[in-house]
Amino acid sequence: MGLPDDAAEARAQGWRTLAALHARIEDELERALQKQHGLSVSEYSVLDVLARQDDYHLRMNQLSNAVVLSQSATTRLVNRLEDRQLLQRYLCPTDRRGIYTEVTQAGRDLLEQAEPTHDAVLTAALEKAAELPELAPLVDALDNLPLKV
Amino acid sequence: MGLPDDAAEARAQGWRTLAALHARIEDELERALQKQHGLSVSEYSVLDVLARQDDYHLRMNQLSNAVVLSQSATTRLVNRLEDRQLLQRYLCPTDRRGIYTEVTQAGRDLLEQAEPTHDAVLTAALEKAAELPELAPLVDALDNLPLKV
DNA sequence: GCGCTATGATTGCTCATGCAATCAGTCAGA
DNA sequence: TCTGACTGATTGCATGAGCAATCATAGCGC
Repeated sequence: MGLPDDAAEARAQGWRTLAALHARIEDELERALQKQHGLSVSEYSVLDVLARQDDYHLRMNQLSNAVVLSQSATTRLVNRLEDRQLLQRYLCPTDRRGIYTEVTQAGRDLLEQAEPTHDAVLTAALEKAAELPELAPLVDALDNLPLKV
Repeated sequence: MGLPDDAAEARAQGWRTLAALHARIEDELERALQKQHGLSVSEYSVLDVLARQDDYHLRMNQLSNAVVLSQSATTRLVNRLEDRQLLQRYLCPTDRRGIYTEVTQAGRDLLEQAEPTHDAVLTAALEKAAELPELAPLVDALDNLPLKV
């Protein structure tokens, strides 16, 4: 139980742990993906999110929500990927304000190449984090997260 | 158990959950702290980390490690805070390559003002996240994280 | 059908970040 | 004491991000 302040401090500490773990993992992913596949973490996320859609496409709007970026950042991110022909844009036929983005075959190929790197780095980063006493509990919790069906 | 691929997918999903929760919380913290106290999340973190040191100071090096930023980013971050007189730099007396940063009274005051905002936004963000089925399990796990003594 | 408001995406601008190069100070070895 | 390798911090440069303004299309109310 404890005082209200304890609850606040507990939340703050949980957040610091979360933030620290996140930053460390993202840092390593960023370096590895950049170096080995020329992808940033955001770029990887976009390709990954799109590839996991049933029909490989999404609106800009949904995309920026999925990767938690601003609309403008999403526009430019999609620009970069489109320039590299990893995805395509096309107008939504029923609402011409909307624009769909769709991974291309090249995008899926690159993603397939990058996945092993992503997983390896993620695994290594989690193992390293598990050795730090302040991060270990969260790593554990992450391992035991119930899976989506 | 399952195949190795399942393990990889589980880790990836855990990471996506972590990243999504982190991004959402950080987003809200950033806006609120910026608007109400003129602080970015990084800036708040620096003040917070320093204030939680026994003697309120840390080397640049340790600081960049604590907030997970590059050295150069840390230099500039400290510059900004020093310009606002929220912290001070001073040479390490025993090794003049090293530079200590120390929160000033003004920094501690500002931090004290910002803390309630920080906690309120954090609490709200966690509650909101707990309503999303894909984030709820992690929020739960965070609540049950063992506390540092 | 005609405006008016709302929604979706893009652009201009500014700024924080990372990498690589650099500068300053330390320390070991000749 | 001097030299060279090393560590700690800062600067030059390029880039990705957010905010606010803008443009294009939809769709409602008259």
